[in-house]
Amino acid sequence: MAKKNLESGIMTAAEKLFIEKGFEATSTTDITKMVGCNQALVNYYFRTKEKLFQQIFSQKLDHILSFMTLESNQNISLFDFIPQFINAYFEELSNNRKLPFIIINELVINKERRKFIREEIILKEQFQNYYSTLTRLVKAEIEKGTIRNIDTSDLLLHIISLTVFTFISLPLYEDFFLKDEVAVRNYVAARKEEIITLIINGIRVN
Amino acid sequence: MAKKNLESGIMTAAEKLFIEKGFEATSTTDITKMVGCNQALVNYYFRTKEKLFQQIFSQKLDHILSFMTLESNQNISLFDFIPQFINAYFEELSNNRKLPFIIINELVINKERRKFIREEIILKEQFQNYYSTLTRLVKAEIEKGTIRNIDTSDLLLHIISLTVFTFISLPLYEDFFLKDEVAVRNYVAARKEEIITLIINGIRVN
DNA sequence: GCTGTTTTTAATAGACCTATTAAATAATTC
DNA sequence: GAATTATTTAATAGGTCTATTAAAAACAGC
Repeated sequence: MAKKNLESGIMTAAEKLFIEKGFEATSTTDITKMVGCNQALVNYYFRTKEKLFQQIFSQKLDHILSFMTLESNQNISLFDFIPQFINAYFEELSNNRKLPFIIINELVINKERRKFIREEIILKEQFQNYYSTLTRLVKAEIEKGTIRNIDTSDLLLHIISLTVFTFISLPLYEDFFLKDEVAVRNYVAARKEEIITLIINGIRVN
Repeated sequence: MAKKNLESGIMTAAEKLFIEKGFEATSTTDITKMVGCNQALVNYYFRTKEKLFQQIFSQKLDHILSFMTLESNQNISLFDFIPQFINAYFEELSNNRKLPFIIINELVINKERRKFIREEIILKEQFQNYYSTLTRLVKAEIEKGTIRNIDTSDLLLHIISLTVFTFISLPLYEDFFLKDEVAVRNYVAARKEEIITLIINGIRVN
């Protein structure tokens, strides 16, 4: 039962290639070439290339969800919650810089696969709890008069937009003026702080 | 010389399909089937599928650039400039809802094609002028003490992130609770106003 | 209406891709 | 250690894709 060896080897290679080049541009031959085994093993272990893809992205989405949960059930102020969440989100994407591309490309564009985001994230209890927590915090601050009237969905979308787009645009920035890994990290860190500032200032009533 | 007929017909169909399904997933057979002509005509007029793609996206980028120029050489306050730009940008993307996808997918991800964004936008005089104008307006307000210290590049990236991501996430919102075209338009309009508010508040010093 | 050029077509080469099959090898069980 | 099961391979069917070629059709000028 050396099974797990090649099965997980194929998953690892496939994950790398799918994220790097997308679903269409990655062939099962590419994947098995990277593993160093026969192409037929993809079908042996995963039945089809599509099922392999879905298995990998169920996992990925699960991981994203789990990191959201971490932040949700704490009893803190909105003004601590937002930076904490953005920090965690940046941390996550820093370690998976190309994840936004694949999620947008394969999971948002593709109508069939969009249900994955629905089922694996939005409808999950963890996310619903997270969203409720955020709503509660927002409402509290609005009532206190510390922030302007704003929907939870708008606030969340602001955070996601600004965070995700940092990594979407990163390849362009790298081409232009981020010459090494240190420069990239500094840029991302600075961007994170700027985003936190924008959002806090952008909702706060002075 | 019925030439322009099929040549532009192919371009129109190709543009529609490339934006709808991406480069890889669109075959020259698909394109010519839509036009109703022979597949070989793609190669007759454009030599290769890649060249056809590049020709279409040179045009698209040119169009994006031209709409930026429109906004740049006016002598207005930053607080008018930002809403004006965001309005124009939203208008543009409302009429090309899937444009962000294709730009991210084919032009940002693909290292070879990234030079197109560089050459057709960023290095162009029009963009540089636009950027200078924005920088001048930002500096003026910082010196007046009306906005906090912020880089032009950060401000521009905020605007682009929030605007583009509205349309990136739109398919998901449509699946969930935007049941018809009217709902979509209302949502996008509300989102635009919220983004303008966030950015203005987010940079303003009170 | 004939001649030369341009446009369009049909046919196909050559490459690659996924999934299937049958056979070979490795591992496990009794 | 023979039988059974699980894993891996080689070979290939059947599909699709891009680009090329040669021939047919449409069009131009004279």
